[in-house]
Amino acid sequence: MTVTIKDVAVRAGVSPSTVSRVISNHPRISEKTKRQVRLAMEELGYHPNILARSLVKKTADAIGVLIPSTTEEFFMNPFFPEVLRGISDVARREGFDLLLSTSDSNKEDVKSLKRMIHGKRVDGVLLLSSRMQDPLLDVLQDHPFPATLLGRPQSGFEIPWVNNDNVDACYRATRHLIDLGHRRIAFLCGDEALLVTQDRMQGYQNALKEAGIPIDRKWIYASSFMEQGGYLGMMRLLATSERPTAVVASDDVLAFGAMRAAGELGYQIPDDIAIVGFNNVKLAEMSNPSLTSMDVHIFELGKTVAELLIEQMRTHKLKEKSVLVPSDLVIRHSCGALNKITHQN
Amino acid sequence: MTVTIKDVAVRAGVSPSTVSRVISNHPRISEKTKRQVRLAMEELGYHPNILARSLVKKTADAIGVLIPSTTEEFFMNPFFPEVLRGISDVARREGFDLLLSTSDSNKEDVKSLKRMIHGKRVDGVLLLSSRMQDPLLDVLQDHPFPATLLGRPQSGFEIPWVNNDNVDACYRATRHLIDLGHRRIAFLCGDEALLVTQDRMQGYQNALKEAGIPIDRKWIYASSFMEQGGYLGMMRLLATSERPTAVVASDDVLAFGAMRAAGELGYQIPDDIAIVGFNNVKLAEMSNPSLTSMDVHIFELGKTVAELLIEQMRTHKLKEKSVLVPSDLVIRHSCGALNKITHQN
DNA sequence: TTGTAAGCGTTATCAC
DNA sequence: GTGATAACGCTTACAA
Repeated sequence: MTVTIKDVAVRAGVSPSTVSRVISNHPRISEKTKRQVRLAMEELGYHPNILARSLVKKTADAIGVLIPSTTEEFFMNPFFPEVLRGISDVARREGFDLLLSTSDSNKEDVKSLKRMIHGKRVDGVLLLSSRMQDPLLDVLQDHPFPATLLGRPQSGFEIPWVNNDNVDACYRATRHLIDLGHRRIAFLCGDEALLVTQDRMQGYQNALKEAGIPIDRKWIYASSFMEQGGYLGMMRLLATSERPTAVVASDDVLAFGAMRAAGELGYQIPDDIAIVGFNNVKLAEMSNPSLTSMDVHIFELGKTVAELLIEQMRTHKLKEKSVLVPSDLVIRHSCGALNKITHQN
Repeated sequence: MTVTIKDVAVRAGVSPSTVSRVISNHPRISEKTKRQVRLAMEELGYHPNILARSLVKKTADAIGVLIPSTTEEFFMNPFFPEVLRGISDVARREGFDLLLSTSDSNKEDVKSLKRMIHGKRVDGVLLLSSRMQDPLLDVLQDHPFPATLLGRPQSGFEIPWVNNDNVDACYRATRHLIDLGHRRIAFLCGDEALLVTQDRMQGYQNALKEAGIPIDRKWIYASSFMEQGGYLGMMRLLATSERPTAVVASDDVLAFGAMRAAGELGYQIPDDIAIVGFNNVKLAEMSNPSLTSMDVHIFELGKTVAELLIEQMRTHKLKEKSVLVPSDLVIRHSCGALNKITHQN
């Protein structure tokens, strides 16, 4: 049925090992046999069984991508396809397949990871988010295996990572609003257990402190990274007796939700309320008004995290060479900074 | 190093085959040995090598997802994450991993597919788009292998598929504009070699014909499924001496580009020009004005195409049970239909 | 330069 | 119920 290396060997009149050598471009092999074998492969329509090869070589030529257990939320955020594009770009270039693993719960998450690691189906794994007490990191601590984290590990965990300096980035985002004269600045964020949320909140608070603005917990609203979360958060913020004049959203999707809520209640952006988002997804530029957003360079994050993993897999050294991808604020119309100058975009 | 079934066997004082039986829940095995073996597995931290298992069982418990060769374009369209979410949902539920395969060119495409099929790394493949003279279908014709197509195969190819009735859907979208009184209706679409493009164009033309409106090639603009394509297309359409009063965009992303172009040139939507889009991506509801769009039920498309594949893999029958997913027009503000009644979002 | 044979970690077929 | 033993399709010493 399936044509194996033996069939090719018979047809070419050589031994299986010779065929194997031709496939792997072994140096000491005569041109003549090479031709014969290649011809036989062609005629028989031979294709190597990667499974069998992997079994003996102990490499799978694939890397596992662990989607966070909040799969739905993650898939629906424009962040996902963009980071995946970066990952798949280098994976393809370097000859690796991508094994996607989604999960429903945190427990399933751990199972997935264990299966990937021990099942020998991948040579390394990419973790696409990190939270406090992340059980995935515990697993990797127990069973050393090439892995790279998109985000920041909790202190105490040794794993190469790629991240933005989220504290500083959110400091700058908040600072932008302060510089524009705002003092009542709210903060919309996702799951507080996520380190990215904690870091950005820290940056937000740092900026307030520096400006001598007291931090008011009433003005911090945490939900999930979904448009709905931003919408509800904004509704609540606008209902407070002393409503904020500006909002830092730790994700563009939250910002869009917030804009929708503000719009429905008749508030003008940026005149009544200014908004700055995070990630600078494609849509930020197209929304109305266009959204000022911190560009974290998603595509590059994806590329870099994949590159780091592959390097780690190849050298087999846990080179502690983690990468901080720079971020920069893209100023558009949602904060009013541009209005004073010109009306573009 | 890695703990194998043999190690477990030694530890539990049984033979490897017994361990294997415990793993696969063989019926005739004593409770006592089961416990012993399970204990040994636990103590040793054993995890089965899936590769080895797959090699002998000839199933990989994974399905391959072939991203079209226009990878970048595909990734950037909100269609992608949503269809992938549907696919991964059922894959996870049914216990399959997802092997993603991207490619740069059509030739690489074919290579990828062949590698997937012959490499025995997946039990079936999902093709996420279909074009005229699709070489991928040729490959599948030559080497029968479980596969399902998202879209419509060219006639003559036997492959289960999941699709919308795109001719009818686009007929209805166009008809909506005609019913609103429009006669000068343009059509923005992606790559004309894609069958989805051809079908939707056919529907557009059918509606015009039925209404006695001549078809004018000047008003059909084909580019790629990117915002930029819609933008440029709209620019061109608006520059024609007799500009259209309405546009059918065969993809929401094109519609967004078109809206941006119209906005920049000072045209009001829907007053100066009405726009109807396709796919009803999340963003359609949030854009300004909100976009009237044909909901093709992306998530369900993904679910269904995966379910069909899995069924095919299990029964090993190429049951010619393809599925047509219904589509329905979601009327919002970009065509002016709602304005006559009320102003909701 | 090429062939022989052992082995990768499983499962399946036969025995007992 | 459980244990040998032979595959699965490939790579890789070691020989020749």
